[in-house]
Amino acid sequence: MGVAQRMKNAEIADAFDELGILYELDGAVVHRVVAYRNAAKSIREAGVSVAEMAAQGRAQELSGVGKTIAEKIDALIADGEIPAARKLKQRIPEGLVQVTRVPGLGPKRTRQLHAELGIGSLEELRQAAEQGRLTDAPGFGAKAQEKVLAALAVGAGEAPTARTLLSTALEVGEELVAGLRAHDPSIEVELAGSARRHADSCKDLDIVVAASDPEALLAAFAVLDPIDEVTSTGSAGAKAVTHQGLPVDLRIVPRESFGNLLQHFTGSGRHNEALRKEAVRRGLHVSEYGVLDDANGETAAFRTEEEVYAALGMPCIPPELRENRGELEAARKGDLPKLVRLGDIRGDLHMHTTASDGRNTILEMARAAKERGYGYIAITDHSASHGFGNGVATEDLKIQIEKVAKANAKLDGIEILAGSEVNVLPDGSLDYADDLLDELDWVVASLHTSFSQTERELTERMIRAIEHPAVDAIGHPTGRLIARREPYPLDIDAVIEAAARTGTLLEINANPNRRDLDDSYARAAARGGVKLVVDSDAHGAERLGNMRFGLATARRAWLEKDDVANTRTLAQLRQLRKR
DNA sequence: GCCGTTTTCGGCCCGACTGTTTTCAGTCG
Repeated sequence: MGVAQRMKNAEIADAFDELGILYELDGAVVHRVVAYRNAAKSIREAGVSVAEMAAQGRAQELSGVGKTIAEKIDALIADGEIPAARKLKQRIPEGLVQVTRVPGLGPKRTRQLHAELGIGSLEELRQAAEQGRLTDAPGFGAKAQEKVLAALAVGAGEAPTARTLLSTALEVGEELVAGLRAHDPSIEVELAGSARRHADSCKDLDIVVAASDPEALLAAFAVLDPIDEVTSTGSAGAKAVTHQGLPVDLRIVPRESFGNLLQHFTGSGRHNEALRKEAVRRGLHVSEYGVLDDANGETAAFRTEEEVYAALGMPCIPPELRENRGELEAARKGDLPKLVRLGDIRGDLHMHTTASDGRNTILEMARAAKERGYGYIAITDHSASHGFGNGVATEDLKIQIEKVAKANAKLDGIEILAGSEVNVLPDGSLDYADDLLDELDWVVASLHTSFSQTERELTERMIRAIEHPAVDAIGHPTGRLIARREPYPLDIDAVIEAAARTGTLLEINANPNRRDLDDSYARAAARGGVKLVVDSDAHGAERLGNMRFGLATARRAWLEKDDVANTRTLAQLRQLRKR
């Protein structure tokens, strides 16, 4: 098993993003800069190891990577840096890269500040602004100086802005949409943006409305419960902030072009950019107002998204796929996946009860699952070594199995599997004996400790668990917590290969903080021949509903019903087990 | 620098907003 220490996609992507900015600061033509940025994005989102691709001479298969960038990837991996970047850094202070991240200061204005005032870092920018010297540079007035000071005061250029988890964003967004519908049932209103695409997290909420009386609508919007403050308002819409501090952008549009605006504000920016580029080649120009046809000079507006996409010669693309990851080509060819739906899910195979750190009993969980229409669940409390008395000790596992049997006897219409979420110990062994594991109907193996191991150690540890004959699935395989904790270092390609080879399922954990595997990895796993299982990991009956966030990730991963193990009947599922 | 059912060269998405401007460049999403 070859688990080499390889450069990660994110590290390679960062290097090209930086190189793009350096070229930009050096005054390169904008399209060259854009080319580096596109390549970085492509590298970052590749579901497989780009270092591995490069080693095989296949880097140019990535869109946006040609001969030159492929050579630079090779140099970066061999020497740890790109020669062109080293040369540029001799001319351009590295601190200038941070200056371009200050809102309002793009590359052109940053160059200006460097040339005119000798500013080469955020600190020098701060000093110049505080001393009132910024206005000495041409094109910089009092307002510009004020904005720079304000931006630096909130730490711009240093930390990325906070993002809101999809679960919170959807809860608020759906309440706002319902509130607007209640105000006037005749309007068309939809959530757009990253919330509609079911991304991991959202920077803000976009709401698109077609209404006959915009003023009345805006008045109703301003007094909806979640809204803390309306910060600006006009005939085209309003901007507001919720009590959680989540910005809301409300757009009002005539009904005739509702489809165009919804398409535009659903994004993603990348998807729209690619969509428009493709349209231009056919003499069509797409904007939020309509589709302009060079042939007759007329702009066609559409009431629905279906009509917008139809005008561009393709079927409507599900919002979850609109990330410019191949969906346009698939749509054109009629190859869009038939995405798995929440209603396809027949059971939930990872949840906790009061036997470990859950809040409800086996029966309570089972009844709640039955109400959701499931045919089966697995009770998977933590195993012996989970700690703090929050696990099922070895001597108690048989009692737990008996409890499941009793609950099964009391309940019709749903089958309860006796399972466990077994700890994978630092050496890759499991913390129940094999003969005990044999008595279980379902085994999820997860890592909960020793995340500081090296990539090699973690990968070998996980592969040992995957190869264990009793393990049905690997729980939350990368350990990430969205916006809070990076995934632990793992050779995901090696993990996928092992899972495919052994017939082990990989989980998409549906907890909205996790969504682990993420969409890129889950897509790579399915392509690698691995079946996924989408689990709520509920610690209380009301959390079974988290399944929707796992489905969101599954759909963003292009998964179809057959890719997801728990769309099967229990009998079919049992055939997927290793023994 | 990348890319191709009009192209291996000549293009490269679209519009709003802002501030500093006498008509627009730069930035943002």
